[in-house]
Amino acid sequence: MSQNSPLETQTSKRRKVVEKTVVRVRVGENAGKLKNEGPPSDFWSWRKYGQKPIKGSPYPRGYYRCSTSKGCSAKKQVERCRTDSSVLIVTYTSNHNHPGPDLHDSDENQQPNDLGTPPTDPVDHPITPKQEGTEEETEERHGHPIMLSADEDVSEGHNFHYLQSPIRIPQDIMISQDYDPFNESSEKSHGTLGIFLDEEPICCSRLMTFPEPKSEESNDFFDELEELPTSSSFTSFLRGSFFDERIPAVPS
DNA sequence: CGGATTTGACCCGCGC
DNA sequence: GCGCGGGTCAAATCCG
Repeated sequence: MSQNSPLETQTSKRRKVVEKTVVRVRVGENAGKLKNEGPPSDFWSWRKYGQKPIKGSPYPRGYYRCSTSKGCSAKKQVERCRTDSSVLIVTYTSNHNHPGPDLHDSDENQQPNDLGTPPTDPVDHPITPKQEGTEEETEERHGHPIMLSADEDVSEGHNFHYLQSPIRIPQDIMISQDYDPFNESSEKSHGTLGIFLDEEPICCSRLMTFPEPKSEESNDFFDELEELPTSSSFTSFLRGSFFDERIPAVPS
């Protein structure tokens, strides 16, 4: 593979339109000093594959890839807010094509579907992955056993967001609604973080569901969340002990 | 020994 | 067409 292989497809369009979800997590300073960024680990396993200093930001951005599944193309970028070192900005890209980190398999089987899981997901219909301009389906479309209908900005060519639900209780994560990313430089701020400006503090009225906890224990609170309508997911997360907000940022 | 993390270089896209 | 910046890959190193 040089630069022509289908494998490169995603690489070629890496800068194209890809579903992105921005999560702002406010963590105590400790999180940034004691444990670096302490990636708001949802319960997926992320492997860091790169880090780059970002222009205009005193903090570097870390690039993580989902290591839970070998064929998972889910990625996330973790950076610290330039104006608020206590705010962590996590950008999720792509989606997981596998169930959560099998807290314990043996129940279902949905392991990395790269083995033999029939791609014919039982629930492949709510929304059809219409990657119009996003043929990033090098992975041969996500063989998601269960998918979450995050948002349907189909006009952009979004698919579903197979995002995850942060299970672990954060230390100080909370919604920063009054947080203003920009206020010092009037530069082309949107150049890198335009996504922020685009979204309001708390407006995730539509999006996120949960990766169908096929487990039987961890879904204690999941269970209820999952029952809630997406519109109230926010509410549920507030009371469910959620903590981060996901904003489907549409690449303009 | 294996897996994860770190660091540097390279490549690609976008803006000027 | 050139330059800047962002993103990814690959090799080396460290930790468990």
